[in-house]
Amino acid sequence: MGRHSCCYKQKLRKGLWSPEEDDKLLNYITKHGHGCWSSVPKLAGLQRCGKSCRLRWINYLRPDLKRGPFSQQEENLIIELHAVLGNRWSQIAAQLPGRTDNEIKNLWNSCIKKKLRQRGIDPNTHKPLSEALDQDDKEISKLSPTYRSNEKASVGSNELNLAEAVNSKPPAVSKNRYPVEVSSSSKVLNNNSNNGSSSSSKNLTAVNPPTQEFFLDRACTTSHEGSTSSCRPYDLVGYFSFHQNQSNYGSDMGLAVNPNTTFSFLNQNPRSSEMLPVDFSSSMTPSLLPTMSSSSSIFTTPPTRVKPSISLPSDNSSTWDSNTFSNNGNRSSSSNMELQSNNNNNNSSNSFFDSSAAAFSWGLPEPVKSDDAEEIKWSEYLHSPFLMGTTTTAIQNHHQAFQHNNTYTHDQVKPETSQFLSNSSSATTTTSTWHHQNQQAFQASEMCTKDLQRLAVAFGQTL
DNA sequence: AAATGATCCAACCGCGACGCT
DNA sequence: CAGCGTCGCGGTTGGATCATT
Repeated sequence: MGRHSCCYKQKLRKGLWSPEEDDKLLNYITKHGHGCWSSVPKLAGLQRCGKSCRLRWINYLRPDLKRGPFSQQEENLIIELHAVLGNRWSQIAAQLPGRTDNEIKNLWNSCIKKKLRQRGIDPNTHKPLSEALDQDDKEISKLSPTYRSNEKASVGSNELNLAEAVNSKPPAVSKNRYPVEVSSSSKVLNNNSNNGSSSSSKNLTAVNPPTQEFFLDRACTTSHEGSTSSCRPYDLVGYFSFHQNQSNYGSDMGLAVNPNTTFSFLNQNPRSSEMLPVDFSSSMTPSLLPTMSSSSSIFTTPPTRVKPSISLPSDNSSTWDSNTFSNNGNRSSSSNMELQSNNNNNNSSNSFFDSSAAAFSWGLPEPVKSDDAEEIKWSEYLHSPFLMGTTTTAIQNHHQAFQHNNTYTHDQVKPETSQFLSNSSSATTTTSTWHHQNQQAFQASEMCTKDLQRLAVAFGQTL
């Protein structure tokens, strides 16, 4: 772990945070909010750079963070979301209240990736490894002979070949922590996973996207295999049905489709310009409906290394648990949020319509591609009368699913949080503030979720 | 019990986007 | 419009911890 350049200049501390530092930061932000991060360390009396303070707060000190192992459904959700969003961890995290992007990223890299590979699924493309390998071979065959050989070599050397590793010597993790059944398909040589992993998530096309052909192919395959699903190419419902029955993950992954569940893929960044629906262009699959109802799964063993348990005063603890986000069954559906077109990122906003219309034949109203069109707010689509009228059950199901499955108990609240809750004199005030903020944030997410659902309904899709 | 290897995860780094002047 | 500061994101790293030999 290096030191920030600014830390070098100012001889600031680096590395792990001491409890005293945590206290200082926590107390300061509790009382004053973070404001400008660069000024926080000075005002809080910390020998850290603002960036470090921000990270510490976001990833560890925030009272709304949920600790403890990821639930099965959370893992499934991450997988589904990753299939859609790629390595956009912050957006994935936005769908998992109380989880940080860093946490999810670590989980993905250390755990889920392996599980998928052991299931014969390329974690980058979410395709079967054999399929990905074929495609990879085709790509390589286009290269010059020299590069081709290098490329081949890198495929074998750079990436852990989990399949072989499993066969030759079961990794400790698989054996003792995550007992998974290794299918024969996992013997396939690992694909060059650089396809996706090396790509910057900032590049929307970087994630190896399931292409239009991919879905068509799968839809047809489903039909060939006699699936009873009504699987029309480019049909979301059909794809989901297929996905449930035939997809890479399969039912044994515990990935079932809950048709009542939708998710918004909004960057929750408070900057309004980033409040965008993630585009449905090439980097996205229509697999927008992650399961929330897993009945069986290969992921049977929770992660290890649970944080030290601390008992909390019973009354306070629930303030920060998942109920903070979920137990508002009567939440108003009115939304002041607008899904704004982003002038700075026209591709994102417009391609939602363009590519979705192209890829899924939703029969969307043709977006007007003029400067004026960019002024059209999403709300004008979303709040138009013909878009209204969908139920809120999807959202409620979503939150209920979280609520029912977030079985984190008080002793799984991270120590800092519990300390915060029990010791801080301003805890009450801050608690209510946080509660309010979190509710707002989650409501915003929920509202957008609803908006997306309305979109789908308006475009003739039953999700 | 010690050594070694594997794994996890908190924290850092670099970069791009954004807002302000 | 350029320059600067700030923020946020994703990739990477290194130390702590765990498992195995």
